[in-house]
Amino acid sequence: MEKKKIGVNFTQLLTSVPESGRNRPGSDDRILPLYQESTTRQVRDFLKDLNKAQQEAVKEINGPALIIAGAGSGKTRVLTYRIAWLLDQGIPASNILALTFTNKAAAEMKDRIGTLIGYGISRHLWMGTFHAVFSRILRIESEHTGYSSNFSIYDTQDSRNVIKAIIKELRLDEQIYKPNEVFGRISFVRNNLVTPGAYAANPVLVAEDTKNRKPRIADIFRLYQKRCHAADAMDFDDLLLNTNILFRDHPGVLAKYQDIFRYILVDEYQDTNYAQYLIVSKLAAGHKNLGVVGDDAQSIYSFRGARIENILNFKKDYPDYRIFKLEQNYRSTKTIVDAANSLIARNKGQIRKKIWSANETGEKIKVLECATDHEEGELIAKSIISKKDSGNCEYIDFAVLYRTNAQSRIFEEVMRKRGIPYKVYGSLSFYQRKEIKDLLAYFRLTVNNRDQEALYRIINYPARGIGKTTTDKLLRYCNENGANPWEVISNIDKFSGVLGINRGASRKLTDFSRMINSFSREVWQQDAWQMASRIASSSGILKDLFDPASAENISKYENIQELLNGVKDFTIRQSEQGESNSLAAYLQNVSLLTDQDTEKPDDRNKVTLMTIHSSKGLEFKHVYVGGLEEELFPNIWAATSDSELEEERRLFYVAITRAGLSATLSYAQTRYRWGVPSMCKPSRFLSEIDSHYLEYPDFELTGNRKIRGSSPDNSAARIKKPPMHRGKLIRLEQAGTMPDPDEPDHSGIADSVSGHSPGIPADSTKSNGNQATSPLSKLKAGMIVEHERFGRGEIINIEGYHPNSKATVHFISSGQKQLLLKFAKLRVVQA
DNA sequence: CAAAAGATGATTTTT
DNA sequence: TCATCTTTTG
Repeated sequence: MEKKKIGVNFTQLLTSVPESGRNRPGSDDRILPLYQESTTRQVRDFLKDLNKAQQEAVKEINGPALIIAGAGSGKTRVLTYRIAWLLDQGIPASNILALTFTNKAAAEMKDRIGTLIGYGISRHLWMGTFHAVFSRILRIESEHTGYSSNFSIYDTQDSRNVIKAIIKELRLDEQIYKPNEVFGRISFVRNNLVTPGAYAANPVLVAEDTKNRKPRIADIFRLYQKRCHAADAMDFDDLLLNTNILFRDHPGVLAKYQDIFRYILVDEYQDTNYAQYLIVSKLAAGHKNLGVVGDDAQSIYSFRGARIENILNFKKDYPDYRIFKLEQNYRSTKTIVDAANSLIARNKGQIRKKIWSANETGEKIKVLECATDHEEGELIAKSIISKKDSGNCEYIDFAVLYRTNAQSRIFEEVMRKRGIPYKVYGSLSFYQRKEIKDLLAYFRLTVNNRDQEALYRIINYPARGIGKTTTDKLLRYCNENGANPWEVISNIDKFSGVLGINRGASRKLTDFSRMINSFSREVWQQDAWQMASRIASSSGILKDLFDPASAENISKYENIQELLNGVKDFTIRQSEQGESNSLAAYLQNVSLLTDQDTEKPDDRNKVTLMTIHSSKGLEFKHVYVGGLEEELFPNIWAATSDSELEEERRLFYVAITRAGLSATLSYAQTRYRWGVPSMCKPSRFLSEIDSHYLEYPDFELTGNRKIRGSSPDNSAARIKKPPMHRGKLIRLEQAGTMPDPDEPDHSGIADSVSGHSPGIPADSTKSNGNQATSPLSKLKAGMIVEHERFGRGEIINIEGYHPNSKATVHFISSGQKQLLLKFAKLRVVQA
């Protein structure tokens, strides 16, 4: 560490660059010789800081190696030093492949290695997530893949939209073919390397679908794949599937990468799915220097295809393997480690290991028994405050973990009330926000005109009068005739006849295509930042968010700004490193990013609220685990099989082992689930921990104990509320009491919704519209008008023909709006 | 077109 | 409860 600082200062003195030398590889390169010399010493020195098992795991670089890294055993350190060691042995960085599961893990490791060995070198490592590394390879090898090198990456939402559209087109019942479910199934089989053809030919899969009365999933799958391909787009699963296909069908390409990757490291090996497993196997067949790191006790992602067997069967795959067990836990007290051991011992089929701690014994694990979910929050908040007041820790040392995201709400409430700063993880990701996705869709369409989802998303945003009818006609035609929508839009004059769209719509489509095409023409001449800022303004997105300055829009505007700042950073960084700074390069980078990768500085020193799943790999001095109740944790869905129950148990194991000094568990006797209070039993997991390590503190609760049901406002309102029109029972009841002759099919509903409808003439709404018609034709741009809800405003523009003429009005209070005149009751205030 | 009302469905999550 | 999607309404 010291050495590094000296290096940085040295650089600064030499070049008088004001910024820190970190992340500036340019300056690193200049002092490279000095760096390398000090590096060698550093790595050797640091080996002293590793225990024996860690040292061996770092130094044994040849042949297959299985590194079992127990919780808190210094896994990242070992991985980092193993790579540093490899480099120290003279292995070129470009011959090392290191695969992780999250960008965050990759970035962290890159940073640590960069610090150790110099960014100028670490930059050449093939290090990143499976998806990032192999999408790069798929782009390089595009001539063999059937996709271009600028293929789009569909995120989950895009995929689901495609599936949904297909289900609609096939006129299938969305109640039976739930898009989410269908996508889940398609995703699952692809992670097991099943292509559409293989799917239809597989009697087991087909029989399953028939049994589930969804026989057409095979068709949906085939169409989905076809459509993605037509859009030159891959989704996350495709990245892995197509890599496998590439390696299967092109032995030469495989051989090339086998040769390049002389050393392969895989982090979190217990979380690899079959597709990932096979890629690794194929590549490692070359030099056979494969080091995998993981912990079978922390495998918690089987629900998304992870195969714990991959790590359990490593010895079968590589009989000449060596195993290294990192069993000393540096993180937690003896009590926590032992308690966790006593719990996980109940799982079968583990790799034998004995995690131990040399730390102090520490306090027992507390179990809070709470009357309600609300009280649980209160008690935890109080405990946090008292622990913090007793000194020695900050808010950042605390984490509240839970099984489901829904549990976060109460914790948030309580923290807010007590003024405890907190940060919730796992809420809507930055990149999922509408405004961000919109702008990114412009980028995507600019780079890849065939990207249908991007097109669909922005064809009428900001509103440019290309309505649903036009879009539907366009897409139906394209899907039925296998045409490329972009070709059609760009040459709309040729197609408007067959599409059956009018001249106005054609003109608008042409304008739109001209705009995007003008972006596309320059996308390889200009850098990402120039393109992005131009697109943001010419597309009208910035204007759309700027004008009515509502709180919502302001925040959206800021988000766009933040994204643009990100583009700028990217452009500068890439230029410095002499790599492509095009918008396409930016997209390739950003499509695989998530929220977790962009931590804001003001998130520091806050209590962490997150699901146990997302806490993996992290550590906190004080950990609270809420909701230890049957049906919640273990979750009711997981109770059906032993293997699922074991995974829940591993999840609990992960939760406990996040804690350094103290762990507190809690459960409530009553919990609101989906708005309904329900009785809860304490989780079986509580009794699975050796009771020797547990403590049930006696709280003075009488004063606080507020049973939710007894609070007047809540329960009263709940009881008085009429039953919802949900389910058959209610329908039948109402139909019985009040049959409606007009609508025999679902008369009860119709009646209860519009109770007094019989008294009002059927054409009442129409006549209302007609009344507004008379002054309507007199409305002109420039007039000051008044609207029922929006108040006064000025007419900016009127377009379209009666009765569908549309006005753009700038209201004083709420900004610019577009209104359909036949509905908007505008009163002329001033001509 | 855009806001309000109604209906509906609902683990865990990364890429 | 709550977010999201669809339908209704002006």
